[in-house]
Amino acid sequence: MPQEDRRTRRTRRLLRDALVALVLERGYAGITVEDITERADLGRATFYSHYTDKDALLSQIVADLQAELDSRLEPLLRAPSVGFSGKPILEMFRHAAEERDAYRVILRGEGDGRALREFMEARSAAAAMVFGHRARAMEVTPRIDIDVLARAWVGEQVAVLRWWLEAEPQPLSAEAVTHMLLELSLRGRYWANGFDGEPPTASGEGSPD
Amino acid sequence: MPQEDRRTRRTRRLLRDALVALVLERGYAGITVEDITERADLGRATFYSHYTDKDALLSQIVADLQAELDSRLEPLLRAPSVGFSGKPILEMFRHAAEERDAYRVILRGEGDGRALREFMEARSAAAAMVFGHRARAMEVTPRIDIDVLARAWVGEQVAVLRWWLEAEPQPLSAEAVTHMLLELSLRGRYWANGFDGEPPTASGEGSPD
DNA sequence: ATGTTTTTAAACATGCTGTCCACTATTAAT
DNA sequence: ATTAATAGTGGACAGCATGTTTAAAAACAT
Repeated sequence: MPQEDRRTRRTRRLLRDALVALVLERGYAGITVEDITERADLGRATFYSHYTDKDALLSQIVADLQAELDSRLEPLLRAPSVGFSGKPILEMFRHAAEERDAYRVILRGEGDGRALREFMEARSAAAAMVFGHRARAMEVTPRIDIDVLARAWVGEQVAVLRWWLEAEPQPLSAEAVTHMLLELSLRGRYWANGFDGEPPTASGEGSPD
Repeated sequence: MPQEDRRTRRTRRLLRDALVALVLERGYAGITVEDITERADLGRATFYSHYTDKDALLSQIVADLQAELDSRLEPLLRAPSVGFSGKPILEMFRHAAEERDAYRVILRGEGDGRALREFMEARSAAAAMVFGHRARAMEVTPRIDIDVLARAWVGEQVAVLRWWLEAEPQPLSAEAVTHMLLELSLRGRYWANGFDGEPPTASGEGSPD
């Protein structure tokens, strides 16, 4: 005894897939409700018996995806050395690869960036919490403002993830790219042994140029 | 002998300001051409004698801003130690502070993220060029893929810039926040003296969790 | 003062929206 | 297999935004 009618499940899935496919083809602003129902092979009236408008459908898609990602991440975020293992980022990249098209819609900023903003805000909040918790646990004042740190870390992930999802063909494995990301975030692009160029002149700032 | 009629200059500026203000209030999708002309106190027909539609106006705004930023950045990008001084990032943050509202519109992803994508793509291309040039000049193979590096660096900047521009009141000075950003990018959040938490267990990856 | 360019209101056809209706098809449960 | 409930459908509707065109008025440069 399924709680949901088989028809509604089918309809919602069809609408979801149609929206995602069409947005990738023509952009969110370029498609109408009728375009969606036509692609899904459904009557236009059916759309409105499930969602109030295009935005509501997109919101639902994003909410479902976030919930799925959160449930996948939840166990990983309880581990003691979060932020050093790279497991959560890897898990996010894997999830994104599985739901590639939906992620592309979100990361492109379709829907006037609302979905992307919400996505990044959720990730940033989680990151800030982890960073803050660790700082308190070790009784240490972080060198860098925690809000800046969290935004930067998430911005990095999201920008690289978008590039990675849009690249054709995938140039790097999820493992390789997340490893680079973690490596970069932990140690920076300048490394003591000079792998990535010369060091800044002094101990901090104020180089000649 | 001004090259442009005084009226067209005035009209374009009014339309530009009206669009930016309204987008911040109601979102790009939530405003009509008539809303814009009403706010600008102009006839609706006037709009169409300057731009084909809302998108064209937004594109123009973004193009103007990019051109202004590029001309400001150009001299800084010729300096030998670019990427270590932090001057270009600081200049970008200053420019953004001056044109705060327009930047907010872009960075929020209004217009289905097109403006933001173009902005980031332009910055990433510039960054990749600098990184690539330096790697070749020093005859060194960068530890991290240059495309990943460029996207990560730009993603970091943009995410923090957005947070900084939206924060009320401004919690950090442009100098302070860009210094953190550069610091973070060069040396990472983990630092040999353990400022930001424990080091990863081994020399690289593969921690217990 | 004059010829040029810009701004304007009004009217128009077109297309999308969101709602409603009566009707049909599918479903889950008996 | 029958049935009662629920979901899907096509059609019609008013409302609204779009983008174009017109002829007249206003602002402009010289």
